[in-house]
Amino acid sequence: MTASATEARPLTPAARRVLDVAGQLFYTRGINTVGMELLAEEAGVTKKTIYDRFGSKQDLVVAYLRARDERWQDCLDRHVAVAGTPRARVLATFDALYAWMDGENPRGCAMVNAYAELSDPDHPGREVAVGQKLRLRALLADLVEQAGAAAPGRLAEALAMLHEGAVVACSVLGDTDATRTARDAAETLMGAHGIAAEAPSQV
Amino acid sequence: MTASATEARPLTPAARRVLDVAGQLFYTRGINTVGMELLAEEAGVTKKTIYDRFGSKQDLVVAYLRARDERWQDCLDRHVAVAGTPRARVLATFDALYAWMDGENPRGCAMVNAYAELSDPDHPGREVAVGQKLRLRALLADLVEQAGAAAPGRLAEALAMLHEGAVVACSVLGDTDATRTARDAAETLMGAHGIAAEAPSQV
DNA sequence: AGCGGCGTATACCGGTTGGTATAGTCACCG
DNA sequence: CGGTGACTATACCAACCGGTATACGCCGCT
Repeated sequence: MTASATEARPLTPAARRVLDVAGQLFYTRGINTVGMELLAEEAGVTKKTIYDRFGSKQDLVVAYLRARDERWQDCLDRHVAVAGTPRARVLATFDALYAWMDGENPRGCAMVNAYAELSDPDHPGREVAVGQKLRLRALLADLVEQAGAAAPGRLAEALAMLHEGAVVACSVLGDTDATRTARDAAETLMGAHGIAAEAPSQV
Repeated sequence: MTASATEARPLTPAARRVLDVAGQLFYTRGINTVGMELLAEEAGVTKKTIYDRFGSKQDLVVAYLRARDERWQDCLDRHVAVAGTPRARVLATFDALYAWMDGENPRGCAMVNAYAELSDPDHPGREVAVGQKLRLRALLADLVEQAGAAAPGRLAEALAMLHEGAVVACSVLGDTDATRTARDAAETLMGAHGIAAEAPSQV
């Protein structure tokens, strides 16, 4: 038995190293172009160890995506938590994105990239990617509903698109203002949906 | 000499077949996972022929991206041309996207995917991708400026992000309404920038 | 004292990668 | 008639791929 996918046991030191290296190499060079041999070498570990801990490359890829997703989620939660009103929380998701892009995300969304690289529709890594997208949408829909939006689903979807677009603009085009632009647009969209800046007592 | 990158001579029948097959396989299965052997077999052609016509895999990838970019541009031009006002033309770009997604783009933006797969920063395919993104932004900026937007650059950038986000939503999440949602959001954004539906005589 | 989990080292497997070499066929064209 | 461009067929190359096998060392736990 080679460590089932869904358990979260503490990870051995060598496994940690492998996962860290995978997090860097898979992201920066692409999943398909990074071989297990290189991974092992870079982590100071033998291939045997990798296969003992993770089972297969496919499973390691899933672990990599899960770990990255978790880090992004932490970043998101941290920024959303400090904001007060639902409206401010929505805008905080763009601040989280800004922080995320500035350092951890120079090569675009890892989930979208993985989706592109893993052409097999049955690859378990795919549902990690769609899970992340759905979670953001659910969060946004929840927030704008709290803020009193008329059609929370549609607005949340549009806001999520701004997120996605900002990532592409920032990584592919190097537009460092992208998240700012997206945030401004989000403010505009919310305003048009009846979510105003201040003075909520405007019945 | 193996056919320089920028010339556009008619393409031999075999080369056409290769480029068509590459257009399908590279997009649906990913660039790195499709080998020249498979490509040759599928096109009913020898590897020798491919290398005689295209020089290298890298060059073939560039040709593939160029051809796809051109097809999208045609789709875009077609939809924009029939629209009247600048505002309608902006919205027409989303109609173009809808038509494009419905049939030619089930696996997301080929340019973004290629950007993810080609990790080498010097790969010539990359500038094809950024070129496409810049061209859309230039078009949008031009249109919203004609429509009298206050800050054409920022608005165009936000609209482009909606494009990008719609593609991801549609391909990864299977949201068939994505382009519609993006179009509606675009209308809202333009409205907030002083580009109204009708009655332009509103000095 | 002993055992099992963790790790190293090395070698190997069949298959595939991008790319090249050699030899030959066919059709068109001056 | 001869030449040339387009193409096929086959074989080959070194390098790398994911994955497995064998054998051994270390350390903490009971």
